[in-house]
Amino acid sequence: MARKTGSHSEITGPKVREAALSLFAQHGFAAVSMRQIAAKVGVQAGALYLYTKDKQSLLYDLMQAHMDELLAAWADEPKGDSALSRLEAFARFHIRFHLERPDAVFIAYMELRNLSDENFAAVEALRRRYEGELEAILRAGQAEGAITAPDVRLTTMALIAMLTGVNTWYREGGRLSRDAVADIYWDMVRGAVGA
Amino acid sequence: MARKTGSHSEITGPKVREAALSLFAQHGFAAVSMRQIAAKVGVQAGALYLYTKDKQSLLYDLMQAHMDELLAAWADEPKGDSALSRLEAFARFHIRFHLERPDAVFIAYMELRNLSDENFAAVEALRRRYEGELEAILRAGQAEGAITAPDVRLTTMALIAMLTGVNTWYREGGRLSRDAVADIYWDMVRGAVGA
DNA sequence: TTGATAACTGAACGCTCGTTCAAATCAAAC
DNA sequence: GTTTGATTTGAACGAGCGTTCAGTTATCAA
Repeated sequence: MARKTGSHSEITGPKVREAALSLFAQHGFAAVSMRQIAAKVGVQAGALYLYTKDKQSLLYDLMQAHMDELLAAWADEPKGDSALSRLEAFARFHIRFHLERPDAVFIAYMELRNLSDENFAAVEALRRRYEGELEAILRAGQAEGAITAPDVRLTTMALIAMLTGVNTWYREGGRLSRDAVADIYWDMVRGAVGA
Repeated sequence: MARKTGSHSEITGPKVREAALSLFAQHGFAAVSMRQIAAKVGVQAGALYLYTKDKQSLLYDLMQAHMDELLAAWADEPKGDSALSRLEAFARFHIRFHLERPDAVFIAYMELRNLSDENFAAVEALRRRYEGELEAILRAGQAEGAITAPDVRLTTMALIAMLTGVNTWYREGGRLSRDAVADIYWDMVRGAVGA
């Protein structure tokens, strides 16, 4: 008689994704083999195909899951009423969220090239939705006269680049706490938009 | 009788590097094969080894050459006397230099993981030298009371991330000219450091 | 204990990789 | 036309790739 749904597979499946995330972030999608992922999980390569259609799907699923989680978490984030308080909420949220999952962030930005055209389009659309959130805040701020942004689109991309850059240098246990880091970034964002 | 030094090789050599740069930027180091690079040049893979020791050296040489050029160009850039005018010179220089060579910039930031430890250390040192240039400007600005940067190191990395992000969205022939782009970025940089 | 199914193994398949190198071709000088 | 060195070809080598699947093992309920 069949076992109940999910038994061993509910352990191995997440392990496959964790191993893939870690190895893709460390070495890059194309440089990591399915055999290496399997070895990290403790199975043979053939077993991976019980949990992912193929290597490309594995990457795509990781990237899509990250973007979905980012958008959902932002949607749930308490925001203020004014554009400026929403901008502050965005900056602090972005820093916190990105520092909490460095591997997923890294993959989300570095591995776009390794996605097939169809998968790339899907992930790109999610990225644009997230960028759109900040862009809407900036437009509202402009309308409220609270900020200055000669080109809102450019400002959006520049701020996201600056905020996302936190992952390239931040080390846990370094000189600055996460809150101090968020404070400084917020000050810079506020200054950058003339608020 | 032997041909004089440098004849056909002075054509093929640069072509190998150009093809490698373009393909590495487009697809990533690990995803591009020596056969593909050779095909783009119009030779067979075996011919590449007349111009590069191996695949790893090809990447390293491209990245090192880019960093050397960046540092040399910055050293030659006219700067002002005050920290603020040097900061403006840096911001405008960074935008211009990075927009002029998108493939090299892309590789310089994206392919660090694919460098061997020794090569990584060498390129990382060059990156730190460039970051050090901005950091020195910010420290001088702080000392002159011209800017505010609670943590100069963080501010350095944040500004470089913001400026380098220009390559992720800028399209030649888009809505904004390069000068307009540089203007906006400079305004944001100035605002970010409270000047 | 038995039988059924889930989960995994291990090897095969066709393919491609980076690199090497003997042979071939090209081109300049005489 | 010949000689010589530069440059390239083309195939081989050993290794590894992603993926498949028949067979095996583990697990569970009856």
